[in-house]
Amino acid sequence: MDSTGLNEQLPHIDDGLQSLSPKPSPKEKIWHIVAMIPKGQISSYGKIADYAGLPGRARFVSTALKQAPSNLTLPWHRVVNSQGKIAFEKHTPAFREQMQRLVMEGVLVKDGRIKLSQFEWKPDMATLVLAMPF
DNA sequence: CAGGTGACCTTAA
DNA sequence: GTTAAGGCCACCT
Repeated sequence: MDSTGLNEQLPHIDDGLQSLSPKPSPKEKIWHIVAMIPKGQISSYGKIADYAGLPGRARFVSTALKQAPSNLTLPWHRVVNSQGKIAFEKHTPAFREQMQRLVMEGVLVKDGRIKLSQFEWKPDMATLVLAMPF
C-alpha cells in the first residue's frame, strides 16, 4: 500500500451487475457507475449522474441508491454531495454508517466532510466507455 | 390524476 | 469560507 492509501486496484464490477439487460434502465446505469468507484475514493451524486449519461439528475441518483437491491452490495457510501459532505443528517444512523465505512477505507472525514481535492474519483472517459455497456 | 418529497446542483449574494 | 433560492424530476401518496 502506498503512502496515500489510495493505490487500490481497478474496481471490480459486482457480479450482480454483470448480467444487466442489454438496454440498462437509467437506474441500472447508475448502479453500474457507483460500482466502479474505487475503494478509498468518492464521487458526488451529480457526477455519477453525468457519468451515467443522465446530466442534471443528481436527485435521481439518490433515489436509485435507495432502491438498489441489497444483493448488489453497492459502495453507496462513496457517494457524497457536491460539497464533499455526507448527505445524511448528522447523528443519524445512516450518517454514522457512511462515515464509518469511509474511514475504514482510509478516507479522511472531518466534520462530516471530505476534501474532494484529495479523494474524488476522476475516471477517464475511455475507462467509462469501455467498462459500460451503453 | 395532482400534489408533495428528496442520500441534489448551480448560482448568486 | 457560508447560506438561500430556484431548478430539477422520478417516486410516492
